[in-house]
Amino acid sequence: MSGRNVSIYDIARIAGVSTATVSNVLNDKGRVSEETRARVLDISEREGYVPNFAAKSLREARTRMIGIITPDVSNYFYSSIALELETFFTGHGYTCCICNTYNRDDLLEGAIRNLAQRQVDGLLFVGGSSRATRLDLSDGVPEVYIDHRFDVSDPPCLVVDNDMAAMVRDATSLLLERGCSHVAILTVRAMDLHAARNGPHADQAASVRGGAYCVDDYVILVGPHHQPSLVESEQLVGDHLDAGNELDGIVAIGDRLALGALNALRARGIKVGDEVKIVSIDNSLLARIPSPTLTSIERHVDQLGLRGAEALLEMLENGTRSTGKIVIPHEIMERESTLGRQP
Amino acid sequence: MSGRNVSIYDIARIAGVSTATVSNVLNDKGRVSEETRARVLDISEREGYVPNFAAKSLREARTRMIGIITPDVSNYFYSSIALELETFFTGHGYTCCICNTYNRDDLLEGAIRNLAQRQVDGLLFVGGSSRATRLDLSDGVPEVYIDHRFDVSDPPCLVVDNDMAAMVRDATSLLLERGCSHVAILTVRAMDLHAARNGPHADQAASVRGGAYCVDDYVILVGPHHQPSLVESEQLVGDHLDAGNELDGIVAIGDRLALGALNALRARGIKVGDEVKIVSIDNSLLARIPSPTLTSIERHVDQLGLRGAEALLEMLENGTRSTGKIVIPHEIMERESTLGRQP
DNA sequence: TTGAAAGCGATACCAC
DNA sequence: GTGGTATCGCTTTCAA
Repeated sequence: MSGRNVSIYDIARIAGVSTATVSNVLNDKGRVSEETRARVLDISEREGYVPNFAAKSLREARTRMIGIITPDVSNYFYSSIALELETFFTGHGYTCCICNTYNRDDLLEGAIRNLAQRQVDGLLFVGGSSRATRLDLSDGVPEVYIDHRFDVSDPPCLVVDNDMAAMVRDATSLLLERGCSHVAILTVRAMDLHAARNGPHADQAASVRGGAYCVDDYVILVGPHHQPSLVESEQLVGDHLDAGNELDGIVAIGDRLALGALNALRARGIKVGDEVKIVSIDNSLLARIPSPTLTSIERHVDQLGLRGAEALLEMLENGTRSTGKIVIPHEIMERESTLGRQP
Repeated sequence: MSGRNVSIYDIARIAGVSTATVSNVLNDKGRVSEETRARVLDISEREGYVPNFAAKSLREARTRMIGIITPDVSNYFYSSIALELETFFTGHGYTCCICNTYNRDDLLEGAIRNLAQRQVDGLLFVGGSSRATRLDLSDGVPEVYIDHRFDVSDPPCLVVDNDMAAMVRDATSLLLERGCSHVAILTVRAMDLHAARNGPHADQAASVRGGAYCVDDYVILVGPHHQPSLVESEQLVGDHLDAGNELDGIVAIGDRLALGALNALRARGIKVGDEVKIVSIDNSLLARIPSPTLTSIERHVDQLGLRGAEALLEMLENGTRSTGKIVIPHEIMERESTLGRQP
């Protein structure tokens, strides 16, 4: 077909009608006689007519595009959410643009600016973090934040997330129940600190020594503030152990981090599940692969995606901009890393 | 800022110049006096002017958008390539739209149609498969296929891939060297069959029995033709074993498949690395996690992405449409699953 | 039921 | 250097 270049105008000329009529036929609008309707449909089919979205968008002042902004699509957790989002929005006539920020503020802002210029109808943030002062950047565009950290507790926008503090608390509780007394919390995302600090010992002052934040018995290991990597995590935990710190329980905020910890422990001949227990967060595919398998907290990725998508769609359809927090429940999946090795 | 709604026309009015001049300033074109240039720049900054891409696209007949079509972004292999692609194209002023097909032909065609309507400048296929007859769908739009299977050996388009037949051959050879004599090839993607058949025994007729294709000593297990899942693969291999077939080596086309096989073997008390050896393809993060760790073939995701992106960009810039095949070299990373367990 | 024409926002040609 | 204006493809009001 000669798909390109044939416009509504060509169809109109060939069919001997006006562009208005063609437009009406193509959009099932207005009253058109069955006869002309059939003729127009037939001709546009034959000519391989392809509607031009740029023109439509320009005219309608909306693009039916959604921007998805994430630190790194190759992160399994984020891409699972992205898949949910894309599937949902495609089903509703929207197309999704994707941008990776590598957790860099400049790339984040660039992405927002770019998508704003492209007049996306809505913005979806998946993972990553923002200072609240950044929020006015995407002025006017409806947006939803999924698994995104802010430096304030009540950002003026719509947030969909699990209750991070509760997850850390539940993970810690499980470790205590299983007999641990020296628990480290492992994260590479600076703003998870807020959540961790609001965890079991929020009321106690935190003292800092080196890269490790000490909250009572709990130690928070904080890595470089970007993509959680297995290697980085292994290093972090290895250093902590080699420094002679006591440690019998780890809460890892992310399965990748947990795997790094696992490697560090195994490399030092420490029996994971017995001498040191691990609870991870994410419950991705990764948690079921190592030996011992990892106890991990299921965050219900499908719900994170779906609820976020629904919320955004509602804003788009009603022209509203809601704020608030949608909390997705979590669930501990206990496996060998807290139960000890199966016989 | 009042970013939305302020157009080049408003800027022109406020600055007391014509839209032509504003356009020239904003695009560094034509001759404009330093004075007006500064004034225009200043005003558009102050007014929070945001260029409208829809209008620009309509006028310029190109969108600077690229469509990425993949079976499933949540697949680590695909999303790693997607990340490369997005990073590259963002660096060149393009924005990427992403569509998932779930390996369904209807969704694939829908995605192509949709992206064509959106007038994307180029199309990138990552993974999945097509019948050659489908190719004329995206008429005129430059496209590049990465890790994509066709039902013909020389499709009239540009393909970037590893040499699948060689990878299967090398994997098989390694297994033979390590003493295996009953090798199964494990795939869920129907069209990998073509590649596998062109592997070590291409010259021998294949006989079919059940879901297992027998090529000499080699057995090809073929699953449902969609997203390779761990569970599916476990089932497939389990059934094969339970049927009493001899088996001491597995070539899995994808790390997920290998992990499924690993589970099936472990569940039956078979020592992987000793009694049965496994070579996998992908060398993703997943290969380094289980115990035994998996010998896997590195496909160089970064190269697959980069070479594909470069090829497409070249087509876009030169207005050409090349065809042919870019082969990315592969590399075996040997680990415990073929060496036996480390002491 | 149909058509003429305005206009969305930006670019670019051609005068001045 | 700068400005007037046609144009990209489509939607939509208003008349006929």
